[in-house]
Amino acid sequence: MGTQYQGTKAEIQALATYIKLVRATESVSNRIHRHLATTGLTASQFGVLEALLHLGPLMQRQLAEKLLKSGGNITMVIDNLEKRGLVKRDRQAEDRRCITVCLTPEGEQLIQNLFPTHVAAVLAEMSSLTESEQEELGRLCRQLGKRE
Amino acid sequence: MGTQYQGTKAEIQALATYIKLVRATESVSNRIHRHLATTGLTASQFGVLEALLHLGPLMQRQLAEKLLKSGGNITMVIDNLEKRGLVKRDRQAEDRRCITVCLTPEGEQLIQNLFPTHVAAVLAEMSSLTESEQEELGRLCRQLGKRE
DNA sequence: AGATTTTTGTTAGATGTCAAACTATTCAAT
DNA sequence: ATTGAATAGTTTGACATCTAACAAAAATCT
Repeated sequence: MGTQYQGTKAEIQALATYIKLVRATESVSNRIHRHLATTGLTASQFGVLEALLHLGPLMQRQLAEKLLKSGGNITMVIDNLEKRGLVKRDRQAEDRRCITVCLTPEGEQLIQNLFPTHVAAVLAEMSSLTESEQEELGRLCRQLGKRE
Repeated sequence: MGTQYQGTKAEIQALATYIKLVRATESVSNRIHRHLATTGLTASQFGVLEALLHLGPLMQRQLAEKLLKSGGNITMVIDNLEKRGLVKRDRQAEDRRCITVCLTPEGEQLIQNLFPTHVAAVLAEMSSLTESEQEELGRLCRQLGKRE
């Protein structure tokens, strides 16, 4: 059994490109995050810590936007980071709806130590491409992501 | 607060390209799968049905490989598809460890109806790029995914 | 044949993820 | 000022996802 899809040339091209894009991104991301396993951090938790390190304290809403995740999801990720003592929640006095999330000293220590390894992993992965190929890839991705 | 990362040019380039790749892939995938919401199917369930449609009945292990997911995960996705009566499990007589998953008539009907919409969505997304840009993107992705 | 290893699938426990319903608080408009 | 709309977080329920531990069956080895 198994039906082969009969489509136009443009459809077949689009499908093939899309599959390659998704596969490559998954493979690369998985390899880049592999080193996190030893730290007990998940990719999402790492993402939050990294954002806080480079952008400073943020509200949960802002974190959700940066990381393209839902608000409910961020609540849980922050919960788990807070349990481990890596971040702290601070309800704001000016607007009591808002909660600012910031790194604890332990959290900052951890992400500071981890980040260079992350950069090295990203560099290693992207080294499959030359500098100008990376630029071209970036350009194509920007083009793709545009609309909405 | 907020520390800016001081890295070499190559590191900064690699990080920027990686971010763009991940963001673009997420955006495009989310938009492509948006139409599934009306059907109550998840992206994973759609992936299984599509694989079964185009490749015919498969063992769970093969599905896990095709979709790059863990065996435990496939068990649950198939469970949920089976509850809805879209697929059927068949224990094999020759090798009683193996279970072959195949589409039920309802499942085949559904995926047959859905697939053209999916193709149209993929085509629409990829139309941000010209044909030769898509080829180039595919080439760069293949290059990236290589190692392991 | 009998013991060991490998393969296939399931289960358990933890985290992630979303959408939708809900609470609390602030803002806006009449 | 009271009401109504918008915003920030939380909770809930369902599904996804992984790893690790498990069970059953088959393959391999001695």
